[in-house]
Amino acid sequence: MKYGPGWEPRAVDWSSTRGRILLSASVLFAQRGYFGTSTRDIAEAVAIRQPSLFHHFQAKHEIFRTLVELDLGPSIDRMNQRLAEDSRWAEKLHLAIACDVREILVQPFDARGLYQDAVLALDEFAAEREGIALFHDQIERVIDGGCQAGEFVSFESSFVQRAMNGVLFETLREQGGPSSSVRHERPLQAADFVVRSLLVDQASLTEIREVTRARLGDLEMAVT
Amino acid sequence: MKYGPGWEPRAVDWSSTRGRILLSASVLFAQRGYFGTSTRDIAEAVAIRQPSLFHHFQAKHEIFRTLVELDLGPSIDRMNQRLAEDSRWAEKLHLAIACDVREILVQPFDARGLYQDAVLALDEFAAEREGIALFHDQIERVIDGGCQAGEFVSFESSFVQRAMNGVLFETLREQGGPSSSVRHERPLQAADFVVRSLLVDQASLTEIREVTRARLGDLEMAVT
DNA sequence: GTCTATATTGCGATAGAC
DNA sequence: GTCTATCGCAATATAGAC
Repeated sequence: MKYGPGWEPRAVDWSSTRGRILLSASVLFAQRGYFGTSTRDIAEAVAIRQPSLFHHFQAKHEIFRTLVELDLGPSIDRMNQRLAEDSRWAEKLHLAIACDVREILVQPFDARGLYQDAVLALDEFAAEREGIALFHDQIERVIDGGCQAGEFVSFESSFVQRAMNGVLFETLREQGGPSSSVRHERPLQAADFVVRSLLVDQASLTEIREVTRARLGDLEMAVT
Repeated sequence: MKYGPGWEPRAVDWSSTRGRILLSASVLFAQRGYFGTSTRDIAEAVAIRQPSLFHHFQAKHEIFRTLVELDLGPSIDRMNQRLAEDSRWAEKLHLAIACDVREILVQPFDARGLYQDAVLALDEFAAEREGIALFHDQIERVIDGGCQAGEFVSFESSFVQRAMNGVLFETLREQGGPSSSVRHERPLQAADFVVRSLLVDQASLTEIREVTRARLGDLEMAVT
């Protein structure tokens, strides 16, 4: 099963033709959507002819699929790490949100055009729909866990999963693509907004935020 | 200016051919998106031939535009009412969210395909982009007001506007169209989630919810 | 690995009969 | 108000030379 434990998308050389196709396509998908972007548009942005695209990707949808894998795969991986850790549920959730938002802000491609129901509904994206469902299940596990442990007030977990998804998604939509001015506070702001709404003991938020802040720094070191 | 004070979309007879075009198109836009839906698809769903559509709407984009007007216009109107009322900021916000969510759940057409950046970016939807911006300004005014009055903790208002939008939008995405099983708790849940995150004095949430519950009932009477 | 040329399909919209 | 017929165009993808 794709997007299962330990699965990782293969690394991309962003300066290669393949990498530049992915970058340009991601920007166009974000601006005009999957259906609004033609293979001619992508080819023009990469400064090659349209049929040359098909040497690097078997079809237009393979470009899109690759971008979803690059964005979703690491996100699922990170959440698995949070679930395996020995920490409070609120910490897990807070850190997971902050990590996801930061990843969105620093990754080289533009993920804003990737999570469109109308596109993902196509037959060829069945695996990606599964991956997204898996990610949502992970979130629900954290929310249910926190609820049963008495850390969170009792909202319906499927509702909270969606609400959190909305906050993540809108944070994604906000910024004008990865190259734009990065809002450094956004990861913590987004995490605060969701967790504050859930916490029974709101006073503990400051402490949880400091844990996240420290660990965000650590995780950054680990990558470099 | 369109979407200005007092503006209202003209009433629709949902059993007329024009109304059935709007209903069918809204469902298809929600399932496959604006670009993924052809005028032939819409015509087939209404059981007329494709060129007959153009007797009722000058172009495909006029169908889409009409749907956005029907959804957005009343929403802006309601928010103007909230802003004009003598009530606490938290009450305004709580009631506004609850009203919007309920409206989504009861209106006959499917609004899930309407707020796609890639579609609204088209030249022909400039007025609709303005209307959406106006709605967002209204929300920011409530958040800033509540912040300055000391009712809300100090989140950046542009961030909160987006977060709230995300919650609204995801609540919209959740339900399988207006005809599906309505979740009666959703309006209050969504309002609670956002307002709880903002409130300085969380204990007042129960009271605010009761005010909203009562007024939701009143407003329902007023419509019938 | 990139190119030119082209096959094939589906799109939005119009013309004009009934 | 709906129909049949059709125009003009842009889409994805393939074939085959270089």
